[in-house]
Amino acid sequence: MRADAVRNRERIVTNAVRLFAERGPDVQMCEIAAAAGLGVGTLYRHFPDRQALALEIGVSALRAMTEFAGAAREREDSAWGELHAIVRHCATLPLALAKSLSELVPEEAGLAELERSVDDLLADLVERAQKEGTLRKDVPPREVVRLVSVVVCRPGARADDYLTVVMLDGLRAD
Amino acid sequence: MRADAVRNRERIVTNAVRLFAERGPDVQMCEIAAAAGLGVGTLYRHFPDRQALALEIGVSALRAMTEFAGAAREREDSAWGELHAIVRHCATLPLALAKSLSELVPEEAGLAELERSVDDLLADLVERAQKEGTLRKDVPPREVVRLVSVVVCRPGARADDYLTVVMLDGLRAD
Amino acid sequence: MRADAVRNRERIVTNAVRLFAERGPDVQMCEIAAAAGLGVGTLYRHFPDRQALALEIGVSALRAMTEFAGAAREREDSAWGELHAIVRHCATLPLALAKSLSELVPEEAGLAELERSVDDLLADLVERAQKEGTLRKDVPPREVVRLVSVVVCRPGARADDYLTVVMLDGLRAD
Amino acid sequence: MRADAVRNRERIVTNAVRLFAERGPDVQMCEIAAAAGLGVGTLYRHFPDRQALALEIGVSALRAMTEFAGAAREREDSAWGELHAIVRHCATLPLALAKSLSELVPEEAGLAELERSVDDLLADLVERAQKEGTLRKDVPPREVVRLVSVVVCRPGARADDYLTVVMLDGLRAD
DNA sequence: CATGAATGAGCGTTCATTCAT
DNA sequence: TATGAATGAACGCTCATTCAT
Repeated sequence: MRADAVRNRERIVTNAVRLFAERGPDVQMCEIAAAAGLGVGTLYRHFPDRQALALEIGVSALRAMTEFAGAAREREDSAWGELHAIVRHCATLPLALAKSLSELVPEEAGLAELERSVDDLLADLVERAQKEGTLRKDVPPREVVRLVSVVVCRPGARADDYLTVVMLDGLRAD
Repeated sequence: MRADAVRNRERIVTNAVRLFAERGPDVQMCEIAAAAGLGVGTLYRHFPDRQALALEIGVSALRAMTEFAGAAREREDSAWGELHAIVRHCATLPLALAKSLSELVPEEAGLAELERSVDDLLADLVERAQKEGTLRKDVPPREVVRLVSVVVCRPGARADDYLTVVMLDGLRAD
Repeated sequence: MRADAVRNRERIVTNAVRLFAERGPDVQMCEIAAAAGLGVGTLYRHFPDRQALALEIGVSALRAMTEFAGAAREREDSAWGELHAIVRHCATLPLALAKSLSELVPEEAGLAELERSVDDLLADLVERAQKEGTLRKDVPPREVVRLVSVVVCRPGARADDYLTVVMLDGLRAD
Repeated sequence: MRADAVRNRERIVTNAVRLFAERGPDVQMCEIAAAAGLGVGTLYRHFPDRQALALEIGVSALRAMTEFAGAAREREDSAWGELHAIVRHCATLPLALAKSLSELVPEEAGLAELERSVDDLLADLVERAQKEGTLRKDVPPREVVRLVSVVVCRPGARADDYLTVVMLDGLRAD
């Protein structure tokens, strides 16, 4: 693949991510292309259709999540710490985006499956936090994951805002 | 107004509410009409355009909120109790919807203003709860309102689900 | 036919004539009905569809023309005088109207035929005027009729305006 | 601009002119597109909406008129000659069209203003003809302009037909 | 019989996608 | 290969016509 083709593809993805995040899933293809400083045709050369673009973005965001979670596990020395790190990181972007895009890709594409695997991973983390006694035990892990998702995926979420803090306080054991 | 016209108007509103809630703000007009068992023309006779429909629904949802809040103040004997009642009620519907529709109506329509007045009302309630010592004081009232909105407006929210409970626990003083 | 039904029919025709004349052939049915102080349903009871209404108006306007021409022949003592009278009368309304409506009715309805018979009548009149020496002879009668139609059918035509006068001067022999 | 895009734009304009002239201002957009051998989308790429198309056509027709009038002034050696030339030219097309389109564009677009400026130009020409003694003086210039417009704008007008001749004879001094 | 609410085909317009340049 | 012009299916909305009240 030629160097400039690679650069173009990256520009498309970067700008698509930004626009999808800023303005929701209805952004027009030609606007994404324009934001990347390219013609629509070039966009379509890289992604056969709108779904493919959404899929690519969703998948890479979720993969990034998985990787980040793995790294956090190495770095942090408590499940609660991992959770904090992840929440802080998510608020920077990717999970919210992936959710907002999932309405654009069909079931078969497997994005939902990937989402589920990220949820599994988080549920597992929550369970560990419950076991280590830092997270309240009266809420099923899945539900904690949903709560975290909701709070973290709201548009404009930031790691240190009151909402996140209150949520974490609500989750802490005791 | 003829009896059946009234019934039809109600059917339109009911179905529009349901569809907007279930599938977001992009539902097609003719689908709403079909869901109500009517032709598009009928829908347009009752609501001159898509905005008008969204506005009607948004406004009536917010008005219902205001009324409910007033009634709750009579009925409950603590601000915390009022908040519980409202959260429980919201989860049944209206606030979430109004927010999701606000992107469909132009600024001048005044929906945003109405939203703000509901937020004021809630912020006031939160402040009272803080004064009576039932709600933690380290979060500004406005932020509490945002949190409540986010949790309550997520699609599929229910009064008694874990998310709501955790959020309320996170808000309780101490 | 009941007395009020007759009155309604008349009101419809009167108002339709006025609206077609004032605003061209695109007026909406329900506007005509409203102008007549009636519901659309009533309009459709009297005229099965838009064409039927147009036809009725066109036909009666042309018949009125024919009658007027006949009366003028009795009354006036020169073909030139008849022509003057007719031009003056036309400018009050009917011919223009009939022409503007003819695009609304299908060929088979026979409006065109009626129009042709009125044109014949006028052509005959012109020929007589040429024979009596009051109207220039170098223009074929049919062409004179077309000229008169154009001038008289322009919206806002009046019997005594400059256009009519110039035309008549242009037609006078010598 | 690409060569074929230019060609397409021209094809659209040409066909729109023809269709508006032949069938009045109600022609459908997709018919214009089809007549040009193009899809609707292409039409809309060149002209954002129906008004824009009408405006373009109207404006360019009127500009052509102005230019032609200027050229005629150079070429002809009497105001009467200029009038003849213009009438002959108009009958080929543009003025009629512009008038019929003016109902499609909103007041602000300025088409009416342009029309007025063309009328001014003609009125001036008429006045000069009156001064040089070739055109009857008992009709105000504005009225002459109206007459010329009516006669020349009738659908199917031709420079050498009897109507035009009679009109000019009616206008000649004495 | 009068009414005006309901209907739905049809037009103007948008935008994802294709393809000539 | 990159471009952006061309395409046409699909959506919002209108209005002639029908039919329940």
